[in-house]
Amino acid sequence: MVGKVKKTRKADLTRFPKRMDRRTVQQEITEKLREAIFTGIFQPGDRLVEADLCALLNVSRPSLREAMRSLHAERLIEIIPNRGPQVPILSWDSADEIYAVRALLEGEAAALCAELIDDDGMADLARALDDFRLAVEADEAGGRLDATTRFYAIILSRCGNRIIEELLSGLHARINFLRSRSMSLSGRSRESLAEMTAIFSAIEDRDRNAACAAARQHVQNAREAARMTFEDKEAGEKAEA
Amino acid sequence: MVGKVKKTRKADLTRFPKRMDRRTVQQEITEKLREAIFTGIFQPGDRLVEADLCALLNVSRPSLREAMRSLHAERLIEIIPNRGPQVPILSWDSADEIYAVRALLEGEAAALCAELIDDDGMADLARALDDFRLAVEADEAGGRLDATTRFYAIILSRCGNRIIEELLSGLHARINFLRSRSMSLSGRSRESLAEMTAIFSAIEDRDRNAACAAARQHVQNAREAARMTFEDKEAGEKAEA
DNA sequence: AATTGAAAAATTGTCTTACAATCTGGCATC
DNA sequence: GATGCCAGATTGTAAGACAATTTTTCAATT
Repeated sequence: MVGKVKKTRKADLTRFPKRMDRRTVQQEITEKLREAIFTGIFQPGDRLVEADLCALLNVSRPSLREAMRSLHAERLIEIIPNRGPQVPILSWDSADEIYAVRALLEGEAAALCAELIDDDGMADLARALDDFRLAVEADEAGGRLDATTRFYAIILSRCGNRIIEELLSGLHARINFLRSRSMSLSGRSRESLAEMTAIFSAIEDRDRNAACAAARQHVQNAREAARMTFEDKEAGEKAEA
Repeated sequence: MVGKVKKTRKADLTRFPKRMDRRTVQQEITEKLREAIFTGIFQPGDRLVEADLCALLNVSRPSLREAMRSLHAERLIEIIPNRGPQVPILSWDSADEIYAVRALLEGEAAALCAELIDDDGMADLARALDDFRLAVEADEAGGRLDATTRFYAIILSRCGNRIIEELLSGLHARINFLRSRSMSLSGRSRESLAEMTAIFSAIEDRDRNAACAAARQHVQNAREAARMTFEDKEAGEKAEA
C-alpha cells in the first residue's frame, strides 16, 4: 500500500449537497419566527408562549424550543428562566452601540467593495439604487425598504468578507424595527437617496476611503433619525402615564 | 382613573433578579460543550454524536439538542441535516476574515477604552500585563493564555460598547484553537509582550489613535503567526497523504 | 382602600418513549 | 474492482408526563 500511486483521480464529493431543497422543521420554524420578529408581527416586550406557538405553527414543543434557542443565540429574543421567551425591549443606549458598530463594519464593507466589485456587481448596485430612487419619488415605503435592503446586500456579498456580512445581518435584524420607523420620517428618504448615491459614486470611482466615509456618514444619519423616533416614543409614553 | 395621580412611588422590581444562582440544565450543557470546543477537547472535524454526549453528560436528548442549537447559532458547531453536529474545520480564508474583523473591532475597542477607562481599570490592566510578562519569562504557556485573555477582557469590558464585546468574544471563541497554537511559536510571546505593552502605554496616555493602531498591529501580527501554523499544518498533512 | 396570604391556574424545564427518515458500512453479486 | 441491496446507526420529530416555578385570583386582614 505504501508508495502506491492512484491511477485515476476522483472528485471529492463529501461536500456535495445531498438534498439541497429539504429543510428541516426546526429550520422552517426558526425562519418564520425570525421573519415575524423582523417585520414587527411580534412587538418588543411581547411574550412568546410555547403552547400557543406550537398550536399556531403545528409543531411539537421540542422542535419549537430548539428554534427558540437559535433565536436566543442570535439575540432576537431573550429567555428568562421559568418565564419563557420574549422579544427584547431595546434601550436607546443599546441601539446606539449597534449603530456605532454598524458604522465601523459598513464603512469597511464599502471600502472593501470599492476594491473588489466587478462590472456585474456595479450593474446590480445601479439597479438597486435606481429602484430606490423610483420608490422615493413614488413615495412607496415598502419599495424603499426593499431597495435599501438589496443595495446593502449587494455591497455585503461583494466585500469579500463573509464574517462582516454575517455580523451585520445579525445587527440589522436587531434594529430592523427602528429602520422602518425612522425611514418614514419626513425628508429622511431623500437624504438617504443622497447618501446612498454618494456611496455608489465612491465605489464606482474605486475610491476606498470615500466609500468608507460615505457609508459611515449614512449610518450616522440613520442613527440620528432613529434617535428622533426614540425621543418621540418616550415622550409619547410619558404623556400616556 | 383618568388623570388620577399616584400618591406613593414604588420601585420597579420587575427586573430584579429572582434567582441569580439557579442555572438550567441546558445552560450548563451549553457552557460545558462550549468550553470543550474552546479548549480543544473536541477537535475540528470531530462529530458530536447525540447519544454519546447524552450518556456522558447525563442529560436527555431534547436538552442536549437545545444546547446544540445554541452552539450552532454561535457558529461553534455546524449541523448537517440528518448527519448531525460537528466541529467546523476552519479554512485559512475564513480565519483570515476573522482576523480582519478582529483588527477593526479591537482597534475601536482600544480607542474607546483610551477615552473611557478609569484608574481602577488601568490598575487591572497593569496587573494583567505584569502577569503576562511573568508568564513569558517563566515560559508558562497556560499562564500566558490566561493573562492575555484577562488583558483583553478588561479592555472590552471598559470600552463602553457591549456589542463590540459580544461580537469579539464570539470571534475569539471561533479561532481560540489557533491562538493557543500560534502563541507557542518560538519568539511569538516576546513579540506579544511588546505589542501589548504598546497598547497599554497608548491607553495610559489616553491616546485614542495610538491605542487603535497598536491594537490593530497586535492582531495583524497574531494573524501572521496563525498563518504560519496553518502552512505548517497543511504541509504536514500533505506529507502524510 | 390597600395589603397580605394562600390556593388555583398557567407556563416552563426536563425526561422518557417512540418511530419515521436518512445516512453508513458491509456483503453478496456481477 | 464496481454495483446493488440490506442491516445497523443516527438524526428529526412528535407525544405524553410530571415537577418546579411563576402568575393570577380571591378572600381575609389591617
